[in-house]
Amino acid sequence: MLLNSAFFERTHVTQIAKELLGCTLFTKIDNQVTGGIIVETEAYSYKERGCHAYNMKRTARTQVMFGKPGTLYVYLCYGMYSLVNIVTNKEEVPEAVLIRAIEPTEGLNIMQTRCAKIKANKLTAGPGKLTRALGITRKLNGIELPSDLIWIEKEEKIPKAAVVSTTRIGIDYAGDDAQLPWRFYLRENLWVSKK
DNA sequence: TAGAGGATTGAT
DNA sequence: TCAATCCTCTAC
Repeated sequence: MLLNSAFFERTHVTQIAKELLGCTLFTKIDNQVTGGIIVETEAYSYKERGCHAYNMKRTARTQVMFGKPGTLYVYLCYGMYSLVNIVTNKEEVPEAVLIRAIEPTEGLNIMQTRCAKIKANKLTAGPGKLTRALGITRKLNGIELPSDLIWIEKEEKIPKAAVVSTTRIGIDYAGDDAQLPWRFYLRENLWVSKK
């Protein structure tokens, strides 16, 4: 089943982040299809300081987070890495799920070409790496799922026991909100990024 | 308009 | 442990 705006329009961003685990993310960039199973996500909400749109902060960058559910929010981090989020909740409610890692299943050779320097067994284990492997750039910022360029297929439900919740990574500046257990990953999966 | 800093990563 | 690297936001 193809995930559409109805899936992302629900109000609990953490629930959506958990349900995305086990789904398969595909891209078709330069007419080349690549994809993999989502194994790690993080949830972000305007209610907490880890979020770019904290306290409904609307800027040129965060504008897309106020858009329709299922919209892609791609931004540049540390001047080098594109990170990909999917906007959730209703329009005008800025919440999103960050995709942090996938387990490659489709177009492995294409991904390796895109990331010549990275070891094959760590190709997509990290938010900056998976976007490079899948060919995701800020050109995709603002497009809606599903699209011809990027889409997500829902697979069988992951058992609760296989999902681990921990604190999110790299948001020490968020104070108490950094302690929220809003990072989710599949237990014992080799492709989960390291802290 | 200048300056500081960041949802990362790979090399040292 | 640190540099790469540049966009975004804030303060002036």
